[in-house]
Amino acid sequence: MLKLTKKADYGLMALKFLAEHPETPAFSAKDLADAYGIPAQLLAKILQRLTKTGLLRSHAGMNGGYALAREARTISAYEVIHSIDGPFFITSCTKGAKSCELTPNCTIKEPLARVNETIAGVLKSISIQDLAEHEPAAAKPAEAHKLVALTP
Amino acid sequence: MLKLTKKADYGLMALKFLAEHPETPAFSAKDLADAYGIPAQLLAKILQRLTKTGLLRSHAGMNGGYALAREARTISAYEVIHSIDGPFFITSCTKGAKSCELTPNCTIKEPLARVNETIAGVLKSISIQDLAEHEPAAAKPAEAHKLVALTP
DNA sequence: CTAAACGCGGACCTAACCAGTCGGATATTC
DNA sequence: GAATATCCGACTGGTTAGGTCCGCGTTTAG
Ligand code: SF4
Ligand code: SF4
Repeated sequence: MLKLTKKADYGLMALKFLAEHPETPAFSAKDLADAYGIPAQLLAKILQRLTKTGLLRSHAGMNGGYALAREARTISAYEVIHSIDGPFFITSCTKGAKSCELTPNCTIKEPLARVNETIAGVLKSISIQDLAEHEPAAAKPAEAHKLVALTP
Repeated sequence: MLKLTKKADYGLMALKFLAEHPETPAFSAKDLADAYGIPAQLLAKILQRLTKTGLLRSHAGMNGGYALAREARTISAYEVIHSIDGPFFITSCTKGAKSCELTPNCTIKEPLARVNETIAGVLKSISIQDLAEHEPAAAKPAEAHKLVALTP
């Protein structure tokens, strides 16, 4: 539950790798896959999705491959996840096609939607560049309460 | 992906309901299930889990049922989710039993662990009481960047 | 005392979903 | 035109989430 799909995971890895090598014009799907041991064909499809949503630029033919379409700093983790796995919803009531049938009576829906927004905000605040640079450091979850405006 | 399980969802609903009726000594699983249209037996098992982890107190026999073991204010959404679905991990590398085999090479693991911590923090900052009171209001995702200490 | 109402907990089944694969088509370079 | 590439839909196998069943222990009303 609440797990990121591996596809999104792989996508982030690939984008990070590209961000770390800005001078190289392009990497093929196989290059990227081999760099981490990811199944090549799977990664290929992920990169295609990212291309279609405008995060990557692709070039077929020899010496072709993928490159970032925008600055690493301007690509957020949220965009990557959204591109690969579709819209981001923490609950099953997506309000679109097949939401859970107790949506009308549900009293918990709105608060959770708020939480959903919050998490999305966190994801949006993280750029590929952030992933590429800096080594680990202690997180600061102490300020977490500032984020949630449940009692405005 | 990144979806809350319905079990956790149901658990939160039930706890919220209990928080809204502090005067009533106990509600049976069936009462709670009927109140929302949740499958009774399923809810029952969820409540049992919550009891085992100390969030609820149960009482068998006629007029038995469940009641909050602690103040609604002191029960966080994180505890509920953790009780029902087990430890909270956004990635597949749980570092416990069967993590994904590219954990050693993975360069994205630590940053994501940080994100995981952040989200957990958000969840911890939300209490059952928060869910029970207050009607919807606009979230404030503008301050989201304050939370993520990727560049300390 | 006994039966109804309740919690407890494992086994089980099913549909959905995710990870990964295959096959073929198209585009680009050499 | 051969070698590399991206592109794209269809397919399969494994895992998990959601839900059910059934039998057991406990409490209390009558
Ligand atoms: S409606 Fe309520 S129960 Fe159904 S998914 Fe949304 S939050 Fe969960
Ligand atoms: S190790 Fe890297 S790839 Fe494997 S799950 Fe953790 S983050 Fe995702």
